[in-house]
Amino acid sequence: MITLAEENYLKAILSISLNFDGKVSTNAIAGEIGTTAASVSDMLKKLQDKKLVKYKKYKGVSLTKKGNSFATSVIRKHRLWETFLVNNLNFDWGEVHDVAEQLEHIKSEELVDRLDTFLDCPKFDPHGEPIPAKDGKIPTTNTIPLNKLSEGTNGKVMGVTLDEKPFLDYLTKLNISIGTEIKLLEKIPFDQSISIKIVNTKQHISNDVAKHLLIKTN
Amino acid sequence: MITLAEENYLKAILSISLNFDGKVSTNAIAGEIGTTAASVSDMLKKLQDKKLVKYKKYKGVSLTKKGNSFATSVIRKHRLWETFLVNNLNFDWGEVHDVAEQLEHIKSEELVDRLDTFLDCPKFDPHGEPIPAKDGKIPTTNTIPLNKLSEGTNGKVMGVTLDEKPFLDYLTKLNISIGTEIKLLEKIPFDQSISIKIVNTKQHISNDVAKHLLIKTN
DNA sequence: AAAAAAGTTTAGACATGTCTAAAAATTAAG
DNA sequence: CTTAATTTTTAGACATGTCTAAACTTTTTT
Repeated sequence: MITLAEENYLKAILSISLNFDGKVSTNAIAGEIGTTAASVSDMLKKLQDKKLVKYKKYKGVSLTKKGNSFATSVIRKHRLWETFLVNNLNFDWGEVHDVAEQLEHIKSEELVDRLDTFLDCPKFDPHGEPIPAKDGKIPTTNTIPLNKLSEGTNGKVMGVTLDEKPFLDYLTKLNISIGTEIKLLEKIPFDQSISIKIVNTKQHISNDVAKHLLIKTN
Repeated sequence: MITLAEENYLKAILSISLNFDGKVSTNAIAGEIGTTAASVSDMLKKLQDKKLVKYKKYKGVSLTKKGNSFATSVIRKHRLWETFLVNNLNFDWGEVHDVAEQLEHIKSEELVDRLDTFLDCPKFDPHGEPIPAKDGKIPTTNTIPLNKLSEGTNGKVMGVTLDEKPFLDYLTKLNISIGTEIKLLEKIPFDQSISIKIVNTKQHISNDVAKHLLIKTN
């Protein structure tokens, strides 16, 4: 049986793997989960014993096939629940993360299958993040982070890669949501901040914001 | 903060209180939860410290106002989730208990409120059990267990008081569900078993089954 | 390549919740 | 009303998951 804490570690390892490649470091996991490196070390040994990760002391960790499958399943559940919360219970996209963090650990394959059907098998969650299918396949998009676009490019916001309320509230204030048309006007070399046009209004945003916006160019 | 284990103890104490009156015994709780009397003793001390129960060694336990309020809230959540699972995810009424046991511990008042609204503020769950309102008030019914009816009485099944798959599956096999019209034909003094008429078919059921069927007489 | 800094692991402790076995209190029986 | 049976509590142990402090690797700097 896999515990709640173990699921959270696997999910954290997968999240980090998706952004950086190579082995995942103890500190990175500690940062993601909000715990100490010592606790992570302890847990990695346990996950190793359960063949959920491949781990060499001081050398970082990676998921086994089995570990990857569990982690993917947790992310699938998280995103399906977020979809339910926003689509059916009228939660705002910034309010669903904490509740989904709890719901993702409910154990029932039947429940997930039926929820998926109920929601019409969505491919993306309310933040535009891909929802892994039952078989673990993750829908792909040909999107690029806004900060990688070149000046003058037009595109549409397809997703955000940060699920935190302050960030999402700020986007809402900027009138940015999934589907918003954006034109990149100017990139400032000094701080990598950028000017954009949204529905005929000029806005200026930092690189930290831009890098979390996934754009599909027209 | 109240933990998952504590919630389960409070719920168990409330369940037992509803069926028998007076103080609740350690053994009864152990039986309900499926643990040992020793574990119950330990936990009662902790619940006492948190002012969730009133407890005198060897003398049984009862819920404080605060404890009762938590326990009622857990039951509210359990029954709302069961309603969702049956009404919206097309689960059978015998399949929802275990999943609802997990869902009832999700912490978010907002979630419960919105789920309640989504379901149209149901007063009874798929088993006919009353769903406590947000303020803790429990809808009442003037129903009696089938085994307490007298011969010749007609009535309608309004609820069942046992949420276990083998029992519910058996009812389904007998063609009994919420709303079924039943006539009590004969009570056998020897074993308290009874003969009933359901949609013009005669059936014979044990007292153990009859006592868990709540009937509203015509 | 040695010293310093950064990252990681171990050791020991603690909190939660569980268990078994033994002791104590209560209730029932003769 | 004293013994026996039942119920309940305590004592001590264990598993999980966390933490701090100290020790140990690895990487970076000089």
